[in-house]
Amino acid sequence: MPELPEVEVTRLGISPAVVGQTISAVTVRQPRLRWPVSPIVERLAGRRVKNVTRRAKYLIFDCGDGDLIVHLGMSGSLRVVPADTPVRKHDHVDIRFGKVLLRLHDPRRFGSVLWAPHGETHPLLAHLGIEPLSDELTGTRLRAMAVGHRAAIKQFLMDGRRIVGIGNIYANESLFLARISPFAPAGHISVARCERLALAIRTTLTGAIRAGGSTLRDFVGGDGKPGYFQQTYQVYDRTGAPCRACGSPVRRRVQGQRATFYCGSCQR
DNA sequence: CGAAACTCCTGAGCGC
DNA sequence: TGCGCTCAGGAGTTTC
Repeated sequence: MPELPEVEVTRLGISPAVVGQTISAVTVRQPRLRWPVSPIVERLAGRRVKNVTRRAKYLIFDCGDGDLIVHLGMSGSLRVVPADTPVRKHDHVDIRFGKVLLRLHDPRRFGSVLWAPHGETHPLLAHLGIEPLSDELTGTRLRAMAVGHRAAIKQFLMDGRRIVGIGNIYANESLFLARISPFAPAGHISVARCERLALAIRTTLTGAIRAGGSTLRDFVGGDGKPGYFQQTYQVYDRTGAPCRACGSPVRRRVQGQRATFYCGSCQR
């Protein structure tokens, strides 16, 4: 499930329970995730987590002499649970802090648990694009990045080498909010429309994070699934349903192996 | 260089 | 109830 808002809500949810705490044990039940779990991770006991930050969809735990880096992939979730919580299928990694532990659950195993020594940037994080919620994302910047690119704007938005954190759901939602066709060649979009798109991305992502804020306590405590949040989408997964703006049916098309949802009359 | 296809993995939902 | 098929929120790698 995790797109940037879910990752950010996870960060906010688990931070109070782990920041300032010392790792007492680590259990790796399944090291074969998207990338092999770094062997160092099993030897992290004794380190104190100084901070938890986020870069793109990576969660970064500052352990002093290095960073523990966690990506949730398509199906991953991180929760803080009592240390005696029974292990379920797909509970691959536990980072224990005394009486509680941070547990990674990931059925599809597209997530990853990595390590980067202090001062070094992990290769996977070395070529990431700009953060969509930073002030780097502006219409002019977007326009400058898109010039010369013939690829469809939706696929361009999902390319993490330009802008990070925009997954399939929010690419669809942002383009709807900006009233821009997902099929428009990225390089042909005017500055004015890029301005609208930059604003739409910011609005969509911050709105989703705010919606997730109400479920923060779901990340600490019980042994259920993280609540994430039930959002009402404008177009995502609404094939055939009436566009919330004009009433014409939402359409679905496959674009670059991913489903694209859009309103053919609102988005041009 | 850019763009598109391919790949990893499990589970849910659907038609029969 | 079971089987086979399709699809799913990511993103690095390969191929053209």
